[in-house]
Amino acid sequence: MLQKHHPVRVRFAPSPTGFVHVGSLLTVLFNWLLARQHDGTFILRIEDTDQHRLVPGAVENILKVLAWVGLNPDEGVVLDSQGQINQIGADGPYIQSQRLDLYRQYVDQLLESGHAYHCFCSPERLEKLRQNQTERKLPPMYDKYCLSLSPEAVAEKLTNLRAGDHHVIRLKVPPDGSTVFEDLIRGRVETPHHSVDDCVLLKSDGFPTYHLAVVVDDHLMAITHVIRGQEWLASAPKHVLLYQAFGWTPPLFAHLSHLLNTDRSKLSKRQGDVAVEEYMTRGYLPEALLNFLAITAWNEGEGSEQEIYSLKELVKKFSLERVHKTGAVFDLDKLNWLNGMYLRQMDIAELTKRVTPYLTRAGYDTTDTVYLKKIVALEQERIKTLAELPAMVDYFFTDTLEYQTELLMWKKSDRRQTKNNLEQLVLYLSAMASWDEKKLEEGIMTWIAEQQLTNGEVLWPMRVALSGQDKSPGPFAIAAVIGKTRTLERLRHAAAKL
RNA sequence: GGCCCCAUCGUCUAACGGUUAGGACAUCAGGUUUUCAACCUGGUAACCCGGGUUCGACUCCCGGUGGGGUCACCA
Repeated sequence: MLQKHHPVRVRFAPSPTGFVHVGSLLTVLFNWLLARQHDGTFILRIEDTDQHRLVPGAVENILKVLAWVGLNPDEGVVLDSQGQINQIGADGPYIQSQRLDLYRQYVDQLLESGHAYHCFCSPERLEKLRQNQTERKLPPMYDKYCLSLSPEAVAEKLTNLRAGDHHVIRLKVPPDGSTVFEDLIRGRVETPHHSVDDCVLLKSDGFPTYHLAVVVDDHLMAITHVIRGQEWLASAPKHVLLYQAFGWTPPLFAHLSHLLNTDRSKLSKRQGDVAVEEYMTRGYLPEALLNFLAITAWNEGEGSEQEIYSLKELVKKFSLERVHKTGAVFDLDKLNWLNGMYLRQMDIAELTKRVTPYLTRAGYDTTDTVYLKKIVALEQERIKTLAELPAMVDYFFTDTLEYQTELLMWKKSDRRQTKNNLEQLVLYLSAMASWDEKKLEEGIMTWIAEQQLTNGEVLWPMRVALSGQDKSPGPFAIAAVIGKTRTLERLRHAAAKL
């Protein structure tokens, strides 16, 4: 209906108050998907109307996170080629603190049309009112005291207004009836007016509240779909009322359920990582994170059992109607599994590129990319995140391996026999002409058979001698990567320990 | 407390009146194997409760219970 006549325009409108919550990332994803699948526009708008909560650098951080996941805005606040914050688009500015005059103008319109009114109540009176209501088990709401002020009284108070006086503009909610809107995810939502507060639209400091700013901006920016968290569901009627008061057509709404902690409360910092930045540093792949968020909040339906989706596929298959109404527990186990799947499917060159910063940070020399690729190939199937790799590959970068001598002995192997086997193995390998994994395996396996030994009593000590670890890739692979000289050195060193 | 939203294995979910209630993660057992990982095979495990409607309800309706959200000059 709406989208047939208007190009789809969606937005992500965060407050610059710190990190980016994974729930916000879910919101970004669904907005972005809708824009892409309708060839629409994804806008980033900054909602900084609360001057007390601003965090320096938060906008840059948001943009950085969006760039990391590859869901960059088409319009609004963007990063330019120099990495500087910039604004593009015809409906700017896209930062609310730069639109103050605009809000003022629309509030006046509301005042004139009788949909809003002046309020001079002090915080003390409001506080007392709330206390009283709470004690009587009533919902804490404004009692419309200032609505009954005569026009003369209002005019008088306005002219005598002094700095520091309390003066706000409130929404005049009709006393009777109810407001209805159709949510794309939840269906029809009806709210009786007696439970809708005459909320503040314009604050004493001249800044708008969220409710005013979001409606004015979404309308002026021609937003067609408002996809946001469920925390806004309860105030959506206020927004619809405002659209009606202005005589505007409301956008389509879709309220997303929250991601949950294991105890089913709203996902919080206490119980795990909620910042997207955390997942970045902990070595999750953005494609895995997005895939994970998509399948926990949405399902393709029609009997599909697919779980791995590329962004491209999601663009094709996503639909708001199939977004779940129920809040979903953030299942870290499943994210780990998915991340592992992506890691294992990735080609070695790409994986090496992605993991290099983690190795560099851990202090390893990463200049030899050919060597790096070989190491990465060996560990690819046993890492769950990029960040765990550095701790697993130490033996590729040092020649002084620290391990307990006992570790060299396989099960109930005899110490002397193990020593002897290693010494014989050194002799055998010294004579080997070519040195690659396949040749090593063939050669050593036949040698073991010829010596009438078992695989375990040779391969276990060999692997430990090469890696110094109780778990690692196989001995042939390690030997191939570290080369003949170092292999023989390590085997001799191990034999000498015994 | 008012209002709104929600309800299938431990977790994420499929089902759209008739199925042995399917899949995935996790878990358990086995296989493969020098270890770990990966991989393969198999198992345990769910329709919140009570009324209706219907020949027949996980599916539709009502009530209850439970969970979540919201009720600021925060967003």
